[in-house]
Amino acid sequence: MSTGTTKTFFAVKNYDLALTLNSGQVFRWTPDDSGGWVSVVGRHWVRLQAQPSSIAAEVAHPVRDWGWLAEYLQVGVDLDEVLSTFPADRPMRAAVAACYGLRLLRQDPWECLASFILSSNNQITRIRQLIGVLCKCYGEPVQVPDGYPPSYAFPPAETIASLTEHELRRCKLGFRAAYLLRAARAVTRGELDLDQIGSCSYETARAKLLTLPGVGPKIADCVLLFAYGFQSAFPIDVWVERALRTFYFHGSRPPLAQLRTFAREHFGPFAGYAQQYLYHYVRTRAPERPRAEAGQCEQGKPDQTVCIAHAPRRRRT
DNA sequence: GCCCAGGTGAAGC
DNA sequence: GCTTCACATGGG
Repeated sequence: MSTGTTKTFFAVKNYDLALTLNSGQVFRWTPDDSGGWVSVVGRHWVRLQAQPSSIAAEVAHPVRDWGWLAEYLQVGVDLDEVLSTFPADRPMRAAVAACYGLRLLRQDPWECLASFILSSNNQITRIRQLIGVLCKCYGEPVQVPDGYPPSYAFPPAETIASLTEHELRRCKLGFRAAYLLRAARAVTRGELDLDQIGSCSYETARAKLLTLPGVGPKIADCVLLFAYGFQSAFPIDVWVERALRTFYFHGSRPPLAQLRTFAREHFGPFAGYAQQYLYHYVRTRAPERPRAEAGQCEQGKPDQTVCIAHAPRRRRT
């Protein structure tokens, strides 16, 4: 079926679209050959393109109310206000300088939960692949403009819940297949109400997510941050753990509980945002970076450098 | 071939 | 409470 597009513009400043869509918080955006980004948001095929002071957005059908996309992109957030709450220590300043314009999106809870269940012990490239296969196999096709390949919505919990573990394993989900299936069934049966979680306190919401098999502290915090906007959620994955150890604990290995306490106290009301800056900074922008002294990140002293990205793993005994 | 990945749950201390 | 291990799979 041949179809054109409907277009709008969101006025933004300090919004680095490519950085945001590539920062490991979302897994379904792909660049097209004319400088844009294409994905499916909800049941909408969407193409975005960064402009000097706006984001151009196209969908494949007439749209009157663009609120859903403004909400997804969080175009109303004043980034400088967020950044002004970050601690002014050396690693955070470096992360902000390197990743300025990085934003947090507001994703659909089920898609976000399912995606991060699949992220467990997996690489971003593969997470993208798994989700792509899952959507192609079990997602509803959505309307796409001429010249673009077929696109699919993310399969709803009901659809996943109706499958077997064997079918999911055929999508190469591995051990995550059982987790995804049980999460989908819990949501479908109403054992976990994803809509209700948004109106809970952070602690209550987190506790509810943690009842799902395959959802631990890290994945719960990702969902709380990326889908519900709990700004104090601070997901600690291997990269963030490495960053915290190196920058704030002299390379020592404190227990995770201690890292969480430190993060909650150190990074302020937008700790989750700060986490995303640290994460993306250590993964992509800082093969070598200054070593920060815990609690004293004054400028002026010559730095030792330490390579986080290639830091040797602690030897097993 | 090897190490690793936006982890988690279970078992062992 | 903390540490170690298995879990599937393929990218680099």
